[in-house]
Amino acid sequence: MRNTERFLGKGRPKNLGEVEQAVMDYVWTHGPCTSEACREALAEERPMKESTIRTVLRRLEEKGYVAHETSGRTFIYRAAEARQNVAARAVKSIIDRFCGGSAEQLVIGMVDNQVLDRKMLERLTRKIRKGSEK
Amino acid sequence: MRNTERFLGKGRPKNLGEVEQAVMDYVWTHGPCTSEACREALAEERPMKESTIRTVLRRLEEKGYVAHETSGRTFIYRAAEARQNVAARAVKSIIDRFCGGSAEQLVIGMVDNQVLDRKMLERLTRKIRKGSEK
DNA sequence: GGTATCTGTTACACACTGTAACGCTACAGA
DNA sequence: TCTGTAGCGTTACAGTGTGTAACAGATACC
Repeated sequence: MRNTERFLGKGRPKNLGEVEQAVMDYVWTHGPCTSEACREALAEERPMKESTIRTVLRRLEEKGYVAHETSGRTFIYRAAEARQNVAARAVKSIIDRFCGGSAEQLVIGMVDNQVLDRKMLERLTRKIRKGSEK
Repeated sequence: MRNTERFLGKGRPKNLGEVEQAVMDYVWTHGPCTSEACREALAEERPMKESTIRTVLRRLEEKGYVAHETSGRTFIYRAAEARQNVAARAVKSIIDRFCGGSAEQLVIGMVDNQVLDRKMLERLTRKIRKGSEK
């Protein structure tokens, strides 16, 4: 059994563990980097051996979150997709799983739960209506 | 290590497996029920032995998704929280993890990704502005 | 050639999830 | 009263995911 596609429709956005999340945060925030750079950046919060961070990055690549190219012998990792898109798809999965596909219900729930407030929603609507700004 | 709080701030909304999700869908949709009723309802899609569904429900209770009371010797399970609230909190977790806490960025991403469209957003805004309807 | 870097491969422990068997107890019917 | 049955309590086990890391092989540099 064990449906590996349980997280998102196309089997793509498998979810992230704690360390994986931290690594992605770094990559998203700082752009392309080596595993060493990443390791050093996270060292304070979470010391890892060199092979550990590499394993994490490799798995992230398998999951489609990052990609790499080589510079000399060194792997340069970069995010395969913008943070916002990943987030949006994660939300879509929630919508599908919890709200029968109705984003509307969800947004209402978010307002009910103070995740979004009315003012923000209005501001957003105005902003978005105004054009297709990124 | 193994931080069990990795999914949501307060350790509450641990995420659901496939079967767990299906069970919650049933409970949310049909209201209070026995494990047997639940099992029968899911039997077509997913045949389970009697002890299996009970284990699933017990774990859901441990996770805080359902609660039970007894009627005679029989457990009656009910959702501990509305579907929409769980969804909203799950989204909040995504916002925290991916968007540095900015729901606004997320909603923009959702529009970019066609998870939400402009019309719906406007409709929602109007609706929500109009009063505090549930 | 020896040494320092990098990557490739492999391993292992623990948690989570799906699945279920066994065993005990209380209630209903013979 | 005896007994079958319906329910719950407990325990187990396998597969996968995630964190962590060692070891080995390759490459570049002095």
